[in-house]
Amino acid sequence: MEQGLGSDSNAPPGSIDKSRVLDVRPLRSLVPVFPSPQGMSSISTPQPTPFVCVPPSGPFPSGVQPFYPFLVQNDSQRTTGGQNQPNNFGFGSNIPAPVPLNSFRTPPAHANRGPGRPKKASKARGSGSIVIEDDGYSDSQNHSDQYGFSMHVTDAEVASNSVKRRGRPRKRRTENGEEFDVESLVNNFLTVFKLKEFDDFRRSSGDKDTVGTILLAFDLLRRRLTQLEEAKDLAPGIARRPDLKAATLLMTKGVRTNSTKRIGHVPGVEIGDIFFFRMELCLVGLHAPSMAGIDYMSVKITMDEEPVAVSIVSSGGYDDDGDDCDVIIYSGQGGVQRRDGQMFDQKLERGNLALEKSLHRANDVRVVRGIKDIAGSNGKIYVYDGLYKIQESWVEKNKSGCNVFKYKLVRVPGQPEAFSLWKSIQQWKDGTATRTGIILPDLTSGAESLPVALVNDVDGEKGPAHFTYVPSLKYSQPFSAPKPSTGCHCLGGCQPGDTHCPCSQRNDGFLPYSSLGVLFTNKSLIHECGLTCACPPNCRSRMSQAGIKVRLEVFKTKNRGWGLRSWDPIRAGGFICEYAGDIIKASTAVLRESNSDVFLHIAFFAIRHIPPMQELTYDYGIVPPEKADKGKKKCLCGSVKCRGFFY
DNA sequence: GGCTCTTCAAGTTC
DNA sequence: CGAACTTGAAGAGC
Repeated sequence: MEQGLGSDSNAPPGSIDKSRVLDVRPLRSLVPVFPSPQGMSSISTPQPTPFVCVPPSGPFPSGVQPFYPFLVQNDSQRTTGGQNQPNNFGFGSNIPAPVPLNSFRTPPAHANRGPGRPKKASKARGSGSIVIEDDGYSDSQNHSDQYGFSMHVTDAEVASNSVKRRGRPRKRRTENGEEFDVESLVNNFLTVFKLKEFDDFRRSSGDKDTVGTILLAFDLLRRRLTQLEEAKDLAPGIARRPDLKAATLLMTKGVRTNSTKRIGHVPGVEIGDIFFFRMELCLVGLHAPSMAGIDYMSVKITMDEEPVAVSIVSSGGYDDDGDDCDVIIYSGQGGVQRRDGQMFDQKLERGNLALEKSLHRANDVRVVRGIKDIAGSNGKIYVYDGLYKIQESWVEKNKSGCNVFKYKLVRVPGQPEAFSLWKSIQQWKDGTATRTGIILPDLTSGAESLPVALVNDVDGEKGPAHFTYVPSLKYSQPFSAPKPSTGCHCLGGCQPGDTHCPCSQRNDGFLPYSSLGVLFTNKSLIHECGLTCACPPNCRSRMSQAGIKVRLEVFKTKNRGWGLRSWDPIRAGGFICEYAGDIIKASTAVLRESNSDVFLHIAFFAIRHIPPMQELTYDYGIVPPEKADKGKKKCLCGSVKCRGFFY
């Protein structure tokens, strides 16, 4: 947010004049996607709209200027990780040596060959080999066993990751006998996101921009498929699992990144980043298997190869994790019959063997925590919690009396908070811990359904002055509408696939939001139900009218005044808040006198997943030429896509 | 050894 | 609740 918002550091806490608490000035020079008066009538429908929201970026209809309400500021520097510890196998001096699990080893197919890949023991697959320098993982100084050699990592991915699926493009027949062209849909996405000529280098190794673009493309495609699936008449059976479908379509086109496996961090993914689907982990290379919880790769050790674990997904949730956020007790994989659920002993092979090898090699293992959270589609969110080392392993008997492998993973010190932050926030919310630095528990004074705290844990400032909280938009001038608006008659709420609903028709025949309230598309203009509609207040098409859904806090930043962030995770397309305050004539020239019920609102939706406590930022948009040299201010948002200035 | 093809294992999502 | 679904490793074959 903007720097230089006034301060009122003299007022003691508790005696604050709330009318002077914040000097959050309206977005004076905001250049949002306000339709121009003549453009308004030509955008999508000749009919005026009962309620209009402005969501994230285009494609923009003619007469509409682009405006990215939110870009996530991401200024936390990734720790380089791999604090290469001297080789005591990763154990502290007080920690007992691990129980050897070798007795559980599955007998190799060929007795002379190493484990893992019996027939290809000394072969480096793929088009090239990467040799990892002696980076401290090697324990050859201390041990002369089979683990004591430098590691040659085979690049097993490069050659195989651009395989194209054969066959005709998939089309789904609609009830009208027309075929829905999924291929064209995907190609459109690739064009829009400039992913058509996705090169091998970015596929093999990513960066923040690539990761962000792929996740954005995935989620929009997934949401679009969900929307199509809901309106089955248009594309029946197009995707029962839109997450899998969207990811498969992208991967078939070779659109993925970090497909070369690596130990340690993945370029472009930062500690604390959140994901809502397993396939997202796959697409960005954080954790390749679509189902399995352990990802591993083959490393070459002189003439032999052996598997080492590179990442795990711990899907436990809060309750299973104990009090220590930095320790995970992880169960091995296998031991369950797929068909009937019958249990048997786990075997020391595949992921289990890789974890055991990683214990001895003391290599970093990425950890993704599955966290129970209502914001996730199935109540689960994945958080990248950084690097861990495996410290111990042992065998337990489960209830059926079968052997289960257990691995103790301990977080590498010095990394930014991730999972532990979630736990803290949970405690703030349930009252078992207090948020430090709170100046006002709720600066809205109850105007919102959820409190918005005012927090300063940076310095002594007690809050910006000259601020009155307004929950909705004020108009200096009414909004122009060429014709009277027509509401819907959906008494039970607007339903997907209802071709008669006028509100759906205004959104190209679809409801604008999913059943979870996630915006389906990044269109520049959304039509919501309004005053003249018969649908109830909880209608899906009234998303932005229901108030904020996440716990927000206004907080003091270190270098740019006061900012806004959320205690809750926000998924891409999720509604954050409505722009509230005065719309000033000079800044917009868009709103005009009207006698209809059309209201234009500005609503902020997340462009990408936003982890808790990450500052919310937005893009002020493109500078009007006449303003290019006037009122220019340096932007401090810190985003990789920052324009540098706003006006 | 190198390549392709098939089989199998793993768990999430709605 | 259980059907539907995926990728990538492992194995077989040439």
